[in-house]
Amino acid sequence: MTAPDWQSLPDRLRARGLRWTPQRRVLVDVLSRTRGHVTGSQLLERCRAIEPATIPSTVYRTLDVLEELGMVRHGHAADGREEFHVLPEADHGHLHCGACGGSWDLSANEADGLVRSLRAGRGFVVDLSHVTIVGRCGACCGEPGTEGW
Amino acid sequence: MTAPDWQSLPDRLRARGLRWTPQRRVLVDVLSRTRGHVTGSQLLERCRAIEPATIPSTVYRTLDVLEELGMVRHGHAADGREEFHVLPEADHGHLHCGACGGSWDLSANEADGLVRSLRAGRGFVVDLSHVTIVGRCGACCGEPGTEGW
DNA sequence: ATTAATGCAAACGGTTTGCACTACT
DNA sequence: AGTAGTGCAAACCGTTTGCATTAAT
Repeated sequence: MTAPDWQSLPDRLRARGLRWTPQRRVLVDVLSRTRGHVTGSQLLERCRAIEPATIPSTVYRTLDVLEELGMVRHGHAADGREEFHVLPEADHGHLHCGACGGSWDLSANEADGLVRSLRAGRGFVVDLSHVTIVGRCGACCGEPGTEGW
Repeated sequence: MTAPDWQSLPDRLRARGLRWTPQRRVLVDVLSRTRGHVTGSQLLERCRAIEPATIPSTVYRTLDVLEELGMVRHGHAADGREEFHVLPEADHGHLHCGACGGSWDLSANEADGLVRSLRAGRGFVVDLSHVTIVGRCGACCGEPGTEGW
């Protein structure tokens, strides 16, 4: 798990008969400065900050390609939007506070017990990067106004 | 945790100044025969099976009301769609196999370790009904064709 | 010269909105 | 009569598609 090799990406694309384009450069530019997770539309936004002419379909199609190359992986955030993880950060899930909307990483370490017991008990292999645990963070647990849980 | 009290629902609505309508009857009809989780569009579909004239907005608006009354709770499925849980089934999360698309319940029991350690370590209170763990089920773990994980 | 990739526009699916109308209380 | 709820249609958001055009190889 070393840092993603963005430098060699153009060559790896060409090695597969794929192409290195200005549009892909912009997205890779954004991704290479991204830690952790982002949604597709956030990426689109950030690409547009650099190149306002960026088109959604191009971004999404390029993300597909990058996922095939193993540069990113996608999952689903708590609100259901596509969420891309820039690899290869340590495999982790997410905690999402339904009260304040905050989000935190869930380390493989913390999830280890669950991961093990599901594997042992059911043969189910957890893909931690797709895991989002929703609940209430410590700060929000005492808060009034959302008791209806 | 007894069975949801659908019988008294009309009265409970009226007690709040809300109303009991034929459209709501259809949805409640569907819900009362539903175990576990369904997506909004599945509910819409099932309502239309009974009453083809069912309108989406009515279903979604009624689901909001029912959630306020505590009859259902919503979360997000692995693919990001709204997922409604008919209460008060035992609080549980879901396992979703990314290979075969299968889905299984994750009991509070099985998640207990994680729930405890998050509470202890971070003060984070898990809302299990919002939890979907994605991965690969035992049957799919040996299967070829999706090694790229 | 090939053919991958783009831009555009339109469609998608699930959900939400505004508003005039209906019907429960 | 009052107002919650409905039906309709249109908008929404993020994402995906088809297709003619452009441009990397």
